[in-house]
Amino acid sequence: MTKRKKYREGSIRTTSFDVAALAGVSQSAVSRAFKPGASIAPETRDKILDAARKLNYVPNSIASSLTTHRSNIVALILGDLHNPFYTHVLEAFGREMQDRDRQLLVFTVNEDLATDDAIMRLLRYQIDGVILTSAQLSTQMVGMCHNRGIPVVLFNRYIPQSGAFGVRCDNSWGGRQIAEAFLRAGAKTFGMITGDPNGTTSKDRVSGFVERLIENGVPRTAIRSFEGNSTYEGACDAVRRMHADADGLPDAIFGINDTMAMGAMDTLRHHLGLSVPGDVMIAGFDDIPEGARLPYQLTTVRQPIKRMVRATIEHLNLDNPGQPIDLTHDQPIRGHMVWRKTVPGDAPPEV
Amino acid sequence: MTKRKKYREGSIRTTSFDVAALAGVSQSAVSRAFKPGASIAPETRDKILDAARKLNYVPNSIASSLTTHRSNIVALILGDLHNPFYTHVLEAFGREMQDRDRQLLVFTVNEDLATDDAIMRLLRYQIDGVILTSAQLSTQMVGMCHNRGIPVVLFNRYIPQSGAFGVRCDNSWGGRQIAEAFLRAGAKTFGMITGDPNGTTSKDRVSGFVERLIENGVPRTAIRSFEGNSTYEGACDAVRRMHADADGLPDAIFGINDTMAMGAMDTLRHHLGLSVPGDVMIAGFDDIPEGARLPYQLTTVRQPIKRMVRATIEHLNLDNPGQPIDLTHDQPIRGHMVWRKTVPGDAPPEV
DNA sequence: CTGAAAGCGCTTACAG
DNA sequence: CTGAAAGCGCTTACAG
Repeated sequence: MTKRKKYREGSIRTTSFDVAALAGVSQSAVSRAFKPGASIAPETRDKILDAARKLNYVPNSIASSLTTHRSNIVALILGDLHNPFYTHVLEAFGREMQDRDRQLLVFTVNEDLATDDAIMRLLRYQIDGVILTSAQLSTQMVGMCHNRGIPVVLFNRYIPQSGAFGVRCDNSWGGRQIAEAFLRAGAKTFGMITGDPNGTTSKDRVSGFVERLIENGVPRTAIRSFEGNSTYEGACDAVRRMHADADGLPDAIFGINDTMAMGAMDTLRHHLGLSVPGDVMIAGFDDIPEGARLPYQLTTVRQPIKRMVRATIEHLNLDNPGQPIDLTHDQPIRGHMVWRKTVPGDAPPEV
Repeated sequence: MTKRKKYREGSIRTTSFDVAALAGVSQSAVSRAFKPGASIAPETRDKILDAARKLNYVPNSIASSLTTHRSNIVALILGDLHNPFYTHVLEAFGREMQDRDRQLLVFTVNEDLATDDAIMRLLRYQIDGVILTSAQLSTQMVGMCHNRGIPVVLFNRYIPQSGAFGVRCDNSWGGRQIAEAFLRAGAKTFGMITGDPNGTTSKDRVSGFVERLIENGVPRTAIRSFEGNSTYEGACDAVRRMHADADGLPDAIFGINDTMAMGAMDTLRHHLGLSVPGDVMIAGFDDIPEGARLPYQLTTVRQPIKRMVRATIEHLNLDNPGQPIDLTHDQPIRGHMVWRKTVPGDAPPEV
């Protein structure tokens, strides 16, 4: 038998029992008053809500999580926050989750080990789902999540056979668009500054880009690839290496993300004294707002963040827990070209 | 009497009872095995840890939070993430919290109402503390947190009489340094691009800056102030307004944060065709890495993020809950000048 | 050092 | 529509 003191003197915690006492109802009634759609008379609910307000009562989600096995918390694992794209992603998830009355437990990780570590931590919290942007994931960890019924969805990457669903932009299509734009502007030699060599995102953009070039008869030797580590600084360095290279700078450089494209532009202009797009044309990928600023005016392909974020949340099945994740709809989401000033010429009449 | 089935068939949840059964000990022992410093024989602990590993058992923090009233979760309320300074702040908090085995529940807010709303949400989660960066806070909400024993500390702002401790950079000192640098470079007329007019951060930087100028005999009419809304775009617009103003552009512009200083530079150079620092000198505040990039080379004052973050966490009293927040050590933390290229001249021999 | 048991603050069949 | 009570998975005096 559980004995409860209705009022613990000096206590700082107000529970549903306190509210029940004040409203003159049972504790179960208080619980129902706060559950939308629960079976309770409107007058009873009002009475209870009044009492709750008087006592500054707020239901304890920790306690309800324990019984319902739902915490209404979603974990978001973030990699490189220095790429503004991901801060926009964080913001979008924040907004969407707030709208759905869910909270975001955020983990920032650097190396792959840290991702597994983050997963171990969040496993303790009865998280409703995990969203992984960037960072690799051991299939063992995906397994641990699945055993506990925690859906994990990858944002902007996929890991074949991992059992985790991946929502992503049509990166390969985007790569093709950039290739197309460069060709149309008359470029004959090409450089790519690539991102995480283990991630599918960079690979897909590269392969779409190269494919389209090859289709158009560009010889493989006219397409060079430099690692840029996904960062601005990495891209600066990549351009210096291109410049030092026997073949010299290409006609066109594809920065696999906007941050790198911006680093490339700055290095070209302010370090090598060249003109963009006069001497070298440049395109990026993501369409971060920073790329639209006066000095950059970057031509790029926009990732449809909002749609991607919503698709990600949908696949979390937050409202019907237990539903298996639908792995069949693995369709990349297409973005669109944003024509600005770093590739000569205009948008073609109709893509 | 509580009856427990030792194994729930088909269950996906492994509890301390399952581990106890496998290890042949009581459930209390399992609990102790996972609590550092608990009274348990080393062999018993090893046996239990082995069993736990076999079962992929992870202690349920939700359950322990319920009993201990500690969740090991800290809430971080973030305002404008478009200012890279705050993404660095988020990263720093993430790292420090991970080191301390705490998780970060992140809320991104825009208007002031949203802050109160965020507080209402986090109140349900038995948060161990809340960190507020930017955004205003109603004293009523601070009160609700305090009633529940949840410490709240403001990062880089303070609200007198709010009862919430504020860790901040010595903004007024920083403003003075910038004024000093401008004066030394021979500027006679001055413009400021300000941030949130309700926040103390912008106000303090402004007042330090103006004070020093006045001390040096600069007439008040030679100091103008324009709202920049803390954003890059707002600063671009502010510069256009300065330019359209009867008095024209000043000799020197102080962007109250680096993002605004960068917006001002870009507008001056690429919109008005002027040279920085040739025609107008510029300084910022924060020392975000972006300001150090080739095209900017921004002279600024560095905020000691790491020290500020650590001080913030310290004041949360995470390890001695219940301790009242020490409100006496309210000392702003001093940063230091970073001399680059947007103010002519070099660092003085010794500041 | 160890175990039995109460309790943390909810939710939810179950019976009325 | 309402209440009594069991249970969620831990922690922690208490007694041994």
